[in-house]
Amino acid sequence: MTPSKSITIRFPDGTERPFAKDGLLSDLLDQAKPSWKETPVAFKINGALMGLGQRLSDVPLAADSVAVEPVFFSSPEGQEIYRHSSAHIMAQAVKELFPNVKLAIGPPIEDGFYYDFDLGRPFTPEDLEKIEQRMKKIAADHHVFKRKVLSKQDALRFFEEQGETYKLELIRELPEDEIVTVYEQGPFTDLCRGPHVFSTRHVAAFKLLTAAGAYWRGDERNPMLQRIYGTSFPTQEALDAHLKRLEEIKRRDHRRLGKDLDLYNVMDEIGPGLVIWHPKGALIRKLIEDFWREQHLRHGYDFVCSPHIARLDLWKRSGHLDFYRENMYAPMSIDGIDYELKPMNCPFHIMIYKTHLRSYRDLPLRFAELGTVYRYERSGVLHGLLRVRGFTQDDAHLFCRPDQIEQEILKVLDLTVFTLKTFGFDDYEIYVSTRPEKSVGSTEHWERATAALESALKTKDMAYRIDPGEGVFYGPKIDLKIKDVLGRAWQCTTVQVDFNLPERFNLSYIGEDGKEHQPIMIHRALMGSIERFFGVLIEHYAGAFPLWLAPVQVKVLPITDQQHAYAQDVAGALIRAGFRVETDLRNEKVGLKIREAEKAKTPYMVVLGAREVQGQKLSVRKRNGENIGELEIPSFIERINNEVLNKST
RNA sequence: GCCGGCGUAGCUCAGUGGUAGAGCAGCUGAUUCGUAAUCAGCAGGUCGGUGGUUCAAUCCCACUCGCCGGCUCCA
Repeated sequence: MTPSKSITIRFPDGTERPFAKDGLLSDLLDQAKPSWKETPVAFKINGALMGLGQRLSDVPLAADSVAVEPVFFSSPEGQEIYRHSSAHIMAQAVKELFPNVKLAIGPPIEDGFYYDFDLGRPFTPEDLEKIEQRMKKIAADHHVFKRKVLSKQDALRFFEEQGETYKLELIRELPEDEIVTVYEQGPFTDLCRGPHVFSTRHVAAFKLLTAAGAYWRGDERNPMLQRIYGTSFPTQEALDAHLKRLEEIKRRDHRRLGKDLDLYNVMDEIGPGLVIWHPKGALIRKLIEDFWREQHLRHGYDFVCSPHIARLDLWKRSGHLDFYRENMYAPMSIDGIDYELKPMNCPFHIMIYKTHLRSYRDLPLRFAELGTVYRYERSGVLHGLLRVRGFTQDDAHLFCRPDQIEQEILKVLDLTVFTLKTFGFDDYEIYVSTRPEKSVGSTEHWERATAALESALKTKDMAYRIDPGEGVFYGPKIDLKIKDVLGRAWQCTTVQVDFNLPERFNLSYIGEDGKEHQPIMIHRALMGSIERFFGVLIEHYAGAFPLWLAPVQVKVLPITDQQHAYAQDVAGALIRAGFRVETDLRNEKVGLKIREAEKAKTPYMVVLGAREVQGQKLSVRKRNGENIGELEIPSFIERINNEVLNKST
């Protein structure tokens, strides 16, 4: 090998070796194999992601050495490549089984992949079975993913011949001089930027999960395609573990737990998206609300209350009628005047602000309300407690001077973090949503408001992403999406800076200079809505609420009716100490009583038999099966008192 | 709203063109029992709703309501 044709490659661990400049990256597998625990799905060459089927010389090689980094499935990039290749295998299988199908797009997603097809009819479960079988065959056939570079014209011609109209649409949108890459695996070729794993055989374990309709390019004016979701892993064990996790998610579904634990219900007879809270759910809600009220009193908020309906004119003035109408219910006429059910609380709080002449010394004013609002949600989007039509926001509107905005946002962020932490959430994603198409106000106002939000997040060192065009019609917002124990994200907290409603309602305060100035409003909800927050909370705890939130904290279980009197004494002592206690006096075996207390996820069970009566003690068992042993009543009370005060999770 | 699936007892689910079953829960009785199910008996449903086909519909068809999985949209 002459020096001009060879180059030194450097691996991240510092080892170096010569390699042919035009060598296939797949050859690296053999050369370095012993030091890798798993097979790389791709390589990074001087930082550029490359498939194993590519040559080293596909990237410009200026120096006489080059950095080569293996990309494994265990990395996010590796998973994307792996799932993307899986999607191609599925597309090949579908194309072979249904030759008339047209291909749309097939990207990797978190935990898997999908591919959209235009088949003219939906896929049946039997279809999915057949497709999966065919995929197994394709994987076993060991087709190498071959990358090919085409001119735009050649690519258009190729997919024209294939009748792939969706691919043509994608290619046509590329710039004229752009090169187009396709990947070929055996008889199947797909438009694709790549990279891919080396061969179909690398995709070892996969499963097709569901088929569902999806609009072409996500636009409901476009035709509906048929989407198949699937997932894949390098080993059957990893796939099985993932499927098990899906089962776990199902087990923790708040709709199932809500029923099992008798917390709430949504019934036909009442209407979709309208929640009734059963006694146990309502009790937890009360505890959440008590905590919320206490914190807001401590943090300088004033509580206000407002009605559920208001004159149409109010909503006209606020802009809701122009910009929010599709989420509002039809007006009702009362004594010849139109009224609207409220979708938001802000106009009411604004009207409270306007009842006095305000001084700069009064600001900031913080009006808080657990305000129940009603929004029309399209029938297909309703989902348990997480998406409903009537819900209660833990809402507040802060009226402040321009020089107070940032300070107020910082305080809101602090209170948010504290609140979420109290409920066991310490992992969230933060987004700043900017001006949407349908919105009110000047560009300047929007820019100032957005800058204030970003600046506060930077001060707090909270990492965030921009969500373009996702703001509310009157202002930009910070959204916190809570990540639950399973890593799923739910949008709850929202903080919105608003220059526009104060203007529309002509709000003012008298400044130091004796002149009128316009206050700025901050709309904020920390938990978002009690319904959604509760839904997330149920799943987060899998229904096993911490002691301070558990609807029944202690269950007293006498073994025979010989202990009933003592059981009632014990229960009385616990109730007097402020605990929520139930006593199970049924003529049943203690095993059954324990089983039912376990199923209800009661934190503490107190078993009372002859021994306990004799020693005037309690046998304490936790719901995780842990046996605390015998305690005196006062020491048990002390123990659970501390647990409640600490709000231990 | 759109695409598909589903709707049988309070809950979880079987089932059939000839007007329905199981387990759990409920009720009654027996059992007095030590850390996740004691036994027996009883009762419980116009098979989501409306219309159609048929001698006959819970089953087939149409419409409708709701739920589930996605799409789109949001706290």
